[in-house]
Amino acid sequence: MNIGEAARRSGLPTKTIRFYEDIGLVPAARRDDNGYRRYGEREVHLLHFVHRARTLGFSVEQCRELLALYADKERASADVKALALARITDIERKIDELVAMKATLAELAGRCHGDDRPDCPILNGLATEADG
Amino acid sequence: MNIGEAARRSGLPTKTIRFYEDIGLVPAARRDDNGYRRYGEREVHLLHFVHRARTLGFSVEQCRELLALYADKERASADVKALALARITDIERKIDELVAMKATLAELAGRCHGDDRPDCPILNGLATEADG
DNA sequence: GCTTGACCTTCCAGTTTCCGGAAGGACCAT
DNA sequence: ATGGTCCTTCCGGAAACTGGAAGGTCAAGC
Repeated sequence: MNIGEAARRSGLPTKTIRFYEDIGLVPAARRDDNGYRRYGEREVHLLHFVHRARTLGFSVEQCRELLALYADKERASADVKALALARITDIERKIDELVAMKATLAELAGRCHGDDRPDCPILNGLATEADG
Repeated sequence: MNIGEAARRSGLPTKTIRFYEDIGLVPAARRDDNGYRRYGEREVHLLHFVHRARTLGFSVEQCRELLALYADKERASADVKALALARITDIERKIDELVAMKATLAELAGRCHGDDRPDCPILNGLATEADG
């Protein structure tokens, strides 16, 4: 199949597939006589794997590690689990940050009339309160 | 004061202050005879405002809007509130995404022995499960 | 046989928000 | 004069794509 079909099946845009090939995240596809990239089930499977890992917040470099582990038949699941747990920790930290941001914003918005008067606790809060 | 002191007081690195000046987010600082940027309380205040807004997740472009509203003595607080509420919605959406990512990852990790055997539900899950 | 349209190719540039570093001028203390 | 720290500008890169231009290919329809 061509890249368009591979894109549909893997969930990645064609642009992104070519990009991943460029940076060596996935191996370069074989080419047909006309120069078009040709994909089979194996390749689509790999692209899908990457798509899913990216969706779960693994960076491209982390995907590289995962693919290496995936390719290694003798790899220890402990390595993979460590990667996953580290990701979970990252995610938790981001969630905490967002929750704090939201709380501050909600507090400021709650003190704001939201009418057409110029007094605005949100702007005042942004202007004067301590960093968070 | 020079840019270093303004950086310390506003919480922004000097590089970032120059960058914000470059892109016109903050007005260009006046210069001393030696070419150094000179800052006063007003400028530091503005930089601090921007720092705080960025910390709360406003994009640079959104900061531009906030600064315009801040500068406008007759602005309606409703405009500011709308911006803040939109930001809160964005944040909530991001939190939801992260929570979903974390749940999937935790589920996969929970099924993984994490020992040195090659069978790894995380990799299997990445390879085969539906997009999320 | 020619057009149309959907594909595919490559390459270059832009996005966002800065950070690092080089080359060089300025200032302050000894 | 020397050293150290500040400041200046400009260039390049990071992350992970996305958009667009210029052009080749293929299948269908008239």
